Amino acid sequence: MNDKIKNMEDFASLCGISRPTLSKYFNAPDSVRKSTRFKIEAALEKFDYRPNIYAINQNRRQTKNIGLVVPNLTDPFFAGIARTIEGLIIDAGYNPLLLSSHGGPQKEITNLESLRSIKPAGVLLAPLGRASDQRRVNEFTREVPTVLFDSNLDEAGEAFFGSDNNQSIGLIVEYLCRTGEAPAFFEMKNPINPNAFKRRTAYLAAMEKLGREPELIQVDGEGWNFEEVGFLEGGKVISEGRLRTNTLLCSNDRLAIGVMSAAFEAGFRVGHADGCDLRVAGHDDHPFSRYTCPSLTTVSQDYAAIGKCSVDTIMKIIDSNEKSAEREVKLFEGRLIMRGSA
Amino acid sequence: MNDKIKNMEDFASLCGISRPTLSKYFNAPDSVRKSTRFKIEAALEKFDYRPNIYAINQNRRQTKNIGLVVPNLTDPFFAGIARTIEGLIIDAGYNPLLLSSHGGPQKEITNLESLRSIKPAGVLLAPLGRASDQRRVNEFTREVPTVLFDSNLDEAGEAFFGSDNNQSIGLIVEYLCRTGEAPAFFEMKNPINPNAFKRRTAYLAAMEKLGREPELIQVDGEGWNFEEVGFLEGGKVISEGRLRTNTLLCSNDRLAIGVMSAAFEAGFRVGHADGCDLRVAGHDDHPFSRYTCPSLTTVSQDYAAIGKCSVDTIMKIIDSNEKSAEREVKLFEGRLIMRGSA
DNA sequence: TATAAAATTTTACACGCGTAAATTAATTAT
DNA sequence: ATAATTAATTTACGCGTGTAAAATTTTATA
Repeated sequence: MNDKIKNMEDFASLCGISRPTLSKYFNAPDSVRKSTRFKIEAALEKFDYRPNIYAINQNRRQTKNIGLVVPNLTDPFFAGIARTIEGLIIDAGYNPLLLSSHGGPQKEITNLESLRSIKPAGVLLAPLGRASDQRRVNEFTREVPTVLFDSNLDEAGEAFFGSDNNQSIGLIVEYLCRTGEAPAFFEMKNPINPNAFKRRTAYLAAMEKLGREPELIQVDGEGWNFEEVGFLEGGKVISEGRLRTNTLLCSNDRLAIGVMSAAFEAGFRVGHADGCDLRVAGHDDHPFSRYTCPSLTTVSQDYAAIGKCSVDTIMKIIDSNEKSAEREVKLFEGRLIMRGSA
Repeated sequence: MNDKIKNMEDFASLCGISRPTLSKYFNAPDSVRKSTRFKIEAALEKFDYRPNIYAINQNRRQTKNIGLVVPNLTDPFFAGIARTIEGLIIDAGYNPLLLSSHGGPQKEITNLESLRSIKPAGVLLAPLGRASDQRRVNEFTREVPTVLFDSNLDEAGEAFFGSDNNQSIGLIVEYLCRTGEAPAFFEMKNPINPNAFKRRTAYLAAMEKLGREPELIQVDGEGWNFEEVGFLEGGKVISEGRLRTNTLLCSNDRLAIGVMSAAFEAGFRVGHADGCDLRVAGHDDHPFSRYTCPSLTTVSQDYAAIGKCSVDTIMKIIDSNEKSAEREVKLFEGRLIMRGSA
């Protein structure tokens, strides 16, 4: 009792069985005879032993690790997705390793590098998108089974699951046109966030389909401080009287939050009610969008489905132990969230 | 060139040196002769080899891993701290492992368990606080060098660094009293977030010091959806006319955001300007607080300092390889952020 | 230049586990 | 009850590295 258990050997003799049997137990408790299982579990109650994870992983053909890389964890949207997916990975009996690229392609590559040394069974990657170092990401996905989500990257990984920006942007453009003036599209000139370009294109297509004249408001600004960009540049647009419509569709909710803040400070009343000066809509249904003043009309992404699909797929690939013949791509529909701002 | 390098042995012969020398190089490039270092680095350019991390960690006396556990990563406040600290850990030459307790004590313990099997050199823990399973957290800190931050836990860990809630709450209470009606304190009856009780106490003390009658507004609500709690319960307080003052100090910014949203929908004008009905202030300076309508007056925590101090301390403990004689506690002052809401 | 001292490299062993093959025990069929 | 079959366990070996101690090389000193 008082001599310390240093390894599986020690613990095996305490159990009265051989070490390999114990090893089997830890990898699959049901694979040993019931009687020996009881012996082991009785000993586990009495003594404090846990297998050395490094020795385990050194010898296993495959680790039980799944990498999970998101573009930016300080963005509550990605924090939410990450949390959902983490849970699914654990449920599947694997060990999630969460990494944030902090908005930078260099960090994204660093993350993949450190994942590689961890020899994960698979990786779920939400890439930065346009900003990504495509060549090196591609290189990685050729060596490690990877499923992309949120943002697609040309032919990288075994599969991609994300939102149907055409559908979702179409949805909200149609809604805005139907209930008031046609929206101008507010975005960053050089957007760093993943789906920005797709949404721009989707906006143009949706407007054309409805026979409306599209108007892009493309503002300066760098980085991931979208609220700040929306606030500063949106403020300029408003104060300089550059608005030719009373309706603004922002490329994402965080920009919209900034724009609304600027509008408020400029004395504009945002909303669709009587006496309002400006309608503002966003995209993503960020966790805080419900609580802006007024609450933000937006489109929610079905990231429960995106997450589940991504995890299921990486598990299938891991189990089958072979690259799938063709790259699966599935887009999920967004849902219109009508609230006070538009 | 075409035969694969399977281990350090293989790579050593390619370099023309012995394996242990190579091992020395990887652990400290400067500890080998310059000429052999060049040999190694030339070979590294030519061939693709990286040491097996599991074999490394199995044999090292100590890993280079540092655990970093925060209460809830979907809260942008903690996401921000985590990011800062992650950077500091990397700068110190260690490998951060970020885990979120998702607001639950069970998950917090699970996180510590899985950290233990990773044998980290040290752990930085922002505990859930009152909700934590104190006994088991204590047990963990006795086995693994741990520094607590953000929220203190009775005698757990080698040190604690956090905010001086007395000072920060005192600051904003004084400000609010000086510029208008004395604030009531809006909080959850059974708050789950770490510093809630300290802030309540600090509010009472500050009011007493100023000779004002304190008023606690303690609302129902569970979990971490603070905005929702603020919105729903704040809405009730407002609509039922339970407000006896026009100034509300919320226990944290996220509650304040919810309250402001409710006030807006009830037709109240929030702010300190003429014609406003309600002043609302928060605490923490959440990333989004600048962009509420109106922008939120609050107190910012000096988490750059808290993070740096925490990392420095855990490094000192790791280097000295001994438990410090006495538990260090340091509180950092908050800074008043005056904005539009109060 | 010879020699002592220091720095570097090599030898030899250990770390704690997975796993294929061989053995033994349990189960089923005859 | 015994043989055939199957399931469980054990034997034997390997995984890729760290590290103390021994051997060697380099540098410093005389």
